[in-house]
Amino acid sequence: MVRAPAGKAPGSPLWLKLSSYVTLTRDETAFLLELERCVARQPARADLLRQGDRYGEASVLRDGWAIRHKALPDGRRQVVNFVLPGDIIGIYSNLFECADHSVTTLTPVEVASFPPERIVALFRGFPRLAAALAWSGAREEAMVAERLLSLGRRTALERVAHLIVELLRRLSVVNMAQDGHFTLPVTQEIMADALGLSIVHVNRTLRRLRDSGLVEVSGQRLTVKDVSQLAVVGQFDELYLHLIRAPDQLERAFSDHQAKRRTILSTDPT
Amino acid sequence: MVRAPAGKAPGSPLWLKLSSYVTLTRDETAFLLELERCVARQPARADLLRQGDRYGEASVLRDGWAIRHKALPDGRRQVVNFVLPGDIIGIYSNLFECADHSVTTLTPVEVASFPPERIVALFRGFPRLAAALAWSGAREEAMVAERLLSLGRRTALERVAHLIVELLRRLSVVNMAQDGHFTLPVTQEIMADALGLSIVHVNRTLRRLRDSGLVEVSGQRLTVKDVSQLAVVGQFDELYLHLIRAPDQLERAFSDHQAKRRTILSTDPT
DNA sequence: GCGGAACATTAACCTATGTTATGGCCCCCG
DNA sequence: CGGGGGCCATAACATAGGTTAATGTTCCGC
Repeated sequence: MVRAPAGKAPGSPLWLKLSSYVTLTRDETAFLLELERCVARQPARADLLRQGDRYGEASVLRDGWAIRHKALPDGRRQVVNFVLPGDIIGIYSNLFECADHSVTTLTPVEVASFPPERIVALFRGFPRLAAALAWSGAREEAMVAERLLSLGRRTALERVAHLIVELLRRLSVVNMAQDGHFTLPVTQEIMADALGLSIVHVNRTLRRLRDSGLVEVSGQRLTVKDVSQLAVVGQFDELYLHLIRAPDQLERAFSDHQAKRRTILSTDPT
Repeated sequence: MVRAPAGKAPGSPLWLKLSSYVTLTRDETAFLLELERCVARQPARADLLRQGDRYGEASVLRDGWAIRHKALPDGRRQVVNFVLPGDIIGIYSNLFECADHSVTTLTPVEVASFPPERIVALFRGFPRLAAALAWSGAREEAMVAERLLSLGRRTALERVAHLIVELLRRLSVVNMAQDGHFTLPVTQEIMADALGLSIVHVNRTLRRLRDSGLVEVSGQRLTVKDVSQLAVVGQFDELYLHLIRAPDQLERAFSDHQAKRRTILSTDPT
């Protein structure tokens, strides 16, 4: 897929992500760089956003891991998704009154924050970026929907296997995994909250996977020994990640538009 | 909230929904009406979209109920969300290769379909509409995330109660519920698939709710006798529906933009 | 008005997963 | 170098919810 230029100028994770949907122009690139100008660091276990708070700034995760999670009044908690570099936090902050979820770091992170008005500017001035953002939002929703399928209809073993394959895939795309192994800064407690299971049962289930030789774990290092087998166990169908697509589909949509517009309008039977 | 003009011209559910985010101009209204020009009917239990199929047209549900659902190869199924009038189906069809979910009608419906290029046109020519669409997409994702919390961390009783309150709220906004009662064209099987439970257990749970006098059911008519109590049982916190917001927040965002642009740019410390 | 399909209801029984409890390991801090 | 906190591991036991199966009910086509 996309190869990460070794940390150089436009190689921010957000830039990388969006440019896998459209080829970015110089102007668009400049706009994105400007967005990420104001960089800050946060330690692990810091809340970047707290459920119920008024929304403030929006930000881009540039480095590190975080989780998006929701809690019930009595403390039960559900991890909605893992936030990886290139993901945006609170993108619609100016449209929603309060945050309905929290975002908490799992590792030390680097975030770039910007005033939400920038998003409005983006919608006005950069329709292709806007569409790319909408695209990535839709993909994110697809991931949440897939997790919903897991919690609703997969067994514990299937869920764990599915999550591991999903993370492996997502991390591979951003060069954070090499041949089946990656760093997983996730305690079993957090995994439990992501999978709707108890800690103990996550532990049991992980053990089964280890015993059957499908994965190996040492500390935060996780190695998948047999991806295809693990994918079978987890009933993993990567449709939902929408990784397979004709390159530059959005690109083409935008240029086709000129050509097709006349046709469409002339079909009008008024 | 928004009162539905009695079926007259701009009163399409989509128009209504979007105009609760921004006050729509004449041009924008015209564009939306044109979108919904090509109307068709479908019976109950018809697939409007099938998981794995190549995406084709996009469409707007104008009347009736449908469900968005995903299935595992072995037939287990999860309902992701209920599709109500004003919701768009397959909005990003030109960006994704294949559908990762199905959409099936629960009642006879009226849908308007349009070529996906129209969405591109919309992003180019109507940034405010684009933002409104993004907004409603984000709200939809928020609903899926809340359902995820249900499946992961709420008990069966809580889930059922929560779902009923959610539907009541959503239907009230579009004038499809009056003082606590509404028509629910949903079998217990579908409810089970939405809540990650078995049919039998949905039945048991519904009975508990009836026995405790919180709801009444007769045929497809569902009456909530005590909303606030039911909301307590379901740990319902309507934050996620994002109904409470300053009116025309998006509106304001768009006009503020002009004013703030200068300030933001001048902050630039280059 | 009869037969059958689709759906709701209930009971009896079973199992996947949750709970509670205990011990071990590792690492950091004093 | 000793102690405590966070995390992992396992065992024993408890239960929410799943499964199977049998019976009703409603409605629709003929």
